[in-house]
Amino acid sequence: MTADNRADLSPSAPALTERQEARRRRILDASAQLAARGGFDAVQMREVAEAAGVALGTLYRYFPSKIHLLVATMQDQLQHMHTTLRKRPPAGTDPAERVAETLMRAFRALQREPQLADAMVRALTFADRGVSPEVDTVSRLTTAIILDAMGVEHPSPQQLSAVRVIEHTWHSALITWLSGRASIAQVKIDIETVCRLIDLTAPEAAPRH
Amino acid sequence: MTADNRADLSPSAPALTERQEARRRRILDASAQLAARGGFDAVQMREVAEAAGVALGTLYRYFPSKIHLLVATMQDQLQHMHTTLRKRPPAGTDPAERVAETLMRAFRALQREPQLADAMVRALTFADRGVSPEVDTVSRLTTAIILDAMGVEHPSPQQLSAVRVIEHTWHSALITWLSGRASIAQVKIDIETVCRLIDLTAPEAAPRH
DNA sequence: CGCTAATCTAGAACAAGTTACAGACTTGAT
DNA sequence: ATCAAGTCTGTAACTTGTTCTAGATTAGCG
Repeated sequence: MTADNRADLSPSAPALTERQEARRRRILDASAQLAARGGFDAVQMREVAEAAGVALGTLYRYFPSKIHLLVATMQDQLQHMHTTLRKRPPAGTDPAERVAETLMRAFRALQREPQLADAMVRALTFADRGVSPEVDTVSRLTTAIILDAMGVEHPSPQQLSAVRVIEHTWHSALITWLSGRASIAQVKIDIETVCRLIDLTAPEAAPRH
Repeated sequence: MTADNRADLSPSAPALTERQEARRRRILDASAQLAARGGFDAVQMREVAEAAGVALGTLYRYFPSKIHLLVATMQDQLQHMHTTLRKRPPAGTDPAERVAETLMRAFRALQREPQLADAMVRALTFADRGVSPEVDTVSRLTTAIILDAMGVEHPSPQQLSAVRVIEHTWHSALITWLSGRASIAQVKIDIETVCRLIDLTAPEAAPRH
């Protein structure tokens, strides 16, 4: 729909060689695999290094901290998801419906690997200033997914605020579910509730009904 | 308004002696002080223990992890805030307005000690299942504050969902501000945006205007 | 090819959260 | 007052994220 956003995720990266690209991939895969097994705590830097067949120092050269590594893992997974979602766009007629459907679909995908989700989301919210650029990339990806579902090309400031609020709710609801403090049903309700904001901020839309 | 919620925060606690109460207080104060200075990283268990005049093992007996300690610190601070807010309730006529005002007031309070806020919020979102009861207590306190601002005694399920979404937004917006990825103005806008959900879920209210 | 700079490896070392333990001190009941 | 049980202290050890270093390997270039 809009431009392809695969190539320019890290325009500052100084062009890796093939072997380096392969190392990076092995590291990300090892990270995801360990995370899927035992969550945040199971992603131990020494183990990631060993599983990826790479020295500890090298791991740290590629990802300067465990948080960086997990946020990058999340980037990677989100990319998959975005691609998948684009293949089968949501069916609803209402933007709010479509966004809710998209998010619940993403949610069900995460449910399949709850430990991986746990590791990624915990890393994301724990990240401090030093990881801001990477976290921002994840945020932009999420925004892109939501705007895609809304079917909006040039969102108004109000719409952007609504999207941010939806993202906030998405992350936070995910956390409460992952830590066992909310049921899936509750997450669904909350997502649907927040998505009502979209109707409220549609620039041209008539009031509901 | 409703019942006093000072006494029954931890009904499971086996009644501490006076000296133990004092120890607990010294620990919480030390924690808040160190956090205010240098944020999450500056709250080092050995330092907290020393500042509180308590052995490391004792600190761990009172708070079984750094996360527990910081979540308890947040409980403590929230309690203060709730008391303070009750003294001067928000002035707006609209529930949504009042909630937004209340949250922005809380936000400005946190701004005064951004490092402390950082430590507490990071701990809160990083907490895993093992800390659920404590995190839940914080959540109930926050809910109470918001319901107070709304002026609602017996909220409907829709209202409770809206309150949850507001809480989600509150936490997550706080995090993005603390990690420098959003401005105060943006936080304000997002809070105001999400508060519009309140009008949407008022059970008796006429549609807006 | 042969050189130089960058990268990678293996492993030690350090930092802070957490656990373990032996001995001193408190508390509560008799 | 005394005893038993529980608590607190001081300290060492263990774990895992992170840093550091010396030597091997690789990549790019003349």
